Amino acid sequence: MLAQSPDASVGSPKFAPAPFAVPDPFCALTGHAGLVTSEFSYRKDEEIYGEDEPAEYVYQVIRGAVRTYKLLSDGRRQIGAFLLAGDVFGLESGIRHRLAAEAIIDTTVRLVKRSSLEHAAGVDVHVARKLWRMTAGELRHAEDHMLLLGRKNAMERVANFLLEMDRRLDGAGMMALPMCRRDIGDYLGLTLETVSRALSQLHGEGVLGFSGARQIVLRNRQRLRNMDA
Amino acid sequence: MLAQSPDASVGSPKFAPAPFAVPDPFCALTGHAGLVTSEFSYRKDEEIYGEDEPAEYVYQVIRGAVRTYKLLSDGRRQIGAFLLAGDVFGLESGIRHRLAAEAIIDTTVRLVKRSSLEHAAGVDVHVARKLWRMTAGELRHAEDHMLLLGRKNAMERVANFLLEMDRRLDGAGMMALPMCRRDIGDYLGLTLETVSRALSQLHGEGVLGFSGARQIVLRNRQRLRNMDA
DNA sequence: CGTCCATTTGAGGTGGATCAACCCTAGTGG
DNA sequence: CCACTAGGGTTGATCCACCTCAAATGGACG
Repeated sequence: MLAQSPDASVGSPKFAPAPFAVPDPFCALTGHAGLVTSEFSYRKDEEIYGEDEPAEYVYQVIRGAVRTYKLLSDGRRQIGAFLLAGDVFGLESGIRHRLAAEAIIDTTVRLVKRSSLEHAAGVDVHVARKLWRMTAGELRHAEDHMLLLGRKNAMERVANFLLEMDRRLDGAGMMALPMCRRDIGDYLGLTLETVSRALSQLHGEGVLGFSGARQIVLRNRQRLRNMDA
Repeated sequence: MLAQSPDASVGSPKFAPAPFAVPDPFCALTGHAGLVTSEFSYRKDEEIYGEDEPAEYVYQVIRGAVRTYKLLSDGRRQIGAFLLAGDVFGLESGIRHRLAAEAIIDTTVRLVKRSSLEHAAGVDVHVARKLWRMTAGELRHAEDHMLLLGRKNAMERVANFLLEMDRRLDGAGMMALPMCRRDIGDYLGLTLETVSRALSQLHGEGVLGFSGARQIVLRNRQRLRNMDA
């Protein structure tokens, strides 16, 4: 399903190494095991891999943003996660990807062969442990998200989303959301209209400020935390 | 939080070894590593461990059934999974349990210390791999369940639930559900009344038969599969 | 036989979905 | 530089699937 094979850039990366120091996820693995990694880029809305497609690579976002999702036959979509710079995705213990992945905006990823990671895990128990911990981290997020999807109302979901994004992509006041309202809705189990109304209400209450629909500054995090239930 | 310490039964199990051959989950671990396991029993509705409690043990259901769940401060509850005979639960890569666990009915579990599993994983890469695979299996279930909670309607959720239970606890025609309607609702993100109405409708359509509210026989699995979307 | 829950069923309310304009902004091309 | 356009976002009006509240029924167990 890949339009171009990631192999194309192995050994001759199309992009220079990321200029910033990536925290660890890959480094903890590749550093230890001396694995070969490469880089690859995807344009906005380009598919990275499809649901149930063989899991040949594991990915780390260098620049950009990615959504993973499942589809029902009639087009209903549930986004499982948003992946931002530094995040690892596509890691499977089984043979196939359980969710599809697409670039939300133009995105560059680092990638490593699943088979080489598997091999490293068989040799180095620290690698094996790291793989387990990463999957457990995804599970934790999924468990929290089940509570949100099954039992929280629209405002609680949106407040939770804002706090999650604030924690993950912010740093200095303003956050620049890479995803559209429909993506947010499909992540939160809501419609894009309901997301928009919730954001408008929060704006009206002074809890957040806009500079363009996707440039948001949180003015009262404690209020949001109280709303998150 | 345990009313009685599981240690009490180490070396002198209160219950004879299960008379049937348990497939593998524990055996794949304990057999390999020669770990010490013990048994313990819980009565209906008894807490096995609480949310955020230190994860001292890993459990396998011998007889009975268990629910894991998260609570919101106002009492709303999301059940993450039902565990039936043979199922492993309470396995964490981190230090604490992310969901609470309770016996749905009188239940006997086998248990092993988390620390000894950790140790075994550090020595035997096969154990490490097995732990990873088990967590990945839980993640897969959670991902499927997010789609259900975020995007499926009531009838689709109930149909999905029936097929899941049919697959997991049946064998010969009739299935005996251990959980009440409220539990099913809290698993599916619905109210108990909505669950009841969906089951009644399926009964009226001849898709399933009752012999008592919790004794259900599926008469048309294909129809259910079509309903599951 | 009576009590206690679990379950079913009914009636009515509501939060979020749906349908439909309208607006805003970024990008495009004249 | 500006008019035009397209896609994303907002807002309004209405609908309906599911929730809530209430009552009746049924089954298990003393």
